[in-house]
Amino acid sequence: MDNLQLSNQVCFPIYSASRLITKAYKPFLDEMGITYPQYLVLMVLWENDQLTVNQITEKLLLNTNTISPLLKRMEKFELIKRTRSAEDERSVIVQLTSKGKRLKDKAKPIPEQLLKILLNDNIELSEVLQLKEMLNHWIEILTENNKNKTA
Amino acid sequence: MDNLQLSNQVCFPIYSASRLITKAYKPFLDEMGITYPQYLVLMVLWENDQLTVNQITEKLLLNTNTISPLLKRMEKFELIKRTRSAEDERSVIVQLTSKGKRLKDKAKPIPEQLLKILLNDNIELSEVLQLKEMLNHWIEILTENNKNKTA
DNA sequence: AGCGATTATATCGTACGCGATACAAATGTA
DNA sequence: TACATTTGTATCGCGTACGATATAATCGCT
Repeated sequence: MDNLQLSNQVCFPIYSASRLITKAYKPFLDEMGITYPQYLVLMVLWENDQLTVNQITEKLLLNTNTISPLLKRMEKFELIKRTRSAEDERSVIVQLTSKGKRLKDKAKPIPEQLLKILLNDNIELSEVLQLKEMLNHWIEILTENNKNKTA
Repeated sequence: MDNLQLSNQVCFPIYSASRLITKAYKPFLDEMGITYPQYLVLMVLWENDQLTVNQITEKLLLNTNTISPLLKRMEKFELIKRTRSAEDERSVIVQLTSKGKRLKDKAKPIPEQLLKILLNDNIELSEVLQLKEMLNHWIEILTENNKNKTA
């Protein structure tokens, strides 16, 4: 078997699926005026009243050089506000504005609608959950692999 | 269950895994002086002597507005050459240069090394293959879903 | 043959991702 | 208490992604 044949790659399907999923989200997120990465930030803030920039990067597995400008855009759209922490002047605390909080209601039906796209076409819910478990295992390994490199 | 909790999302693991995999490739691709998307283009050209821009977009599920500038960069690095088709002046034929062809040898060990990162940490090969099948199914559905939107 | 519709590619603008770097605040240590 | 080190964010530069738009070549139909 030719390892360098595209059809034999596992990574390419992940790469493609990721882009296609973001695209599937788009019509829903467009209505809210946000992008997929911004949606992720909102999700972690709907779960947590306030987070530092660092805490957000840890939850989303992104770096500050991605998150910082992203948060600035979100602040401009008045979805969040950023404040320097009083205890540690280095930290920036991120909180939702009322506009950001209100978006949660609008976002509620999204996960179900995305699932419907997949489930309607004979994909079993169990399969979806299995996929999630497998990928989470991969992420763990790849995150570890990444740490080893920088250490 | 709260559908808007990050941990309950399936799409987030795909998004994260995709980025982490690209990062895992980086040290290998850096040695060749290319990026992951450029590596994908090389792969389809190692399989096919010549392809039009359109044929590449179909194989990689990317649009011309991504591929066009990408190919231009690859041409500047002398990995490929682009020629207008004689039969159809609209089409651009993409072919590997000798430098592009030579890179195939250097790339040969990459898939195995990537797999090793995953398999070393008690992921079964069967699991990898299963994941691939599942994602290909998803990609089919999501591609279809996308077509319906533009139609 | 003439001409509107389609097709193949390219360009523009915006938003990520990320390696490298910068910088101020906090921490550790002699 | 000085001062090197670490930590938390931000900035820069480059390379994707992608919606919208542009343009030339070809096709289809009369």
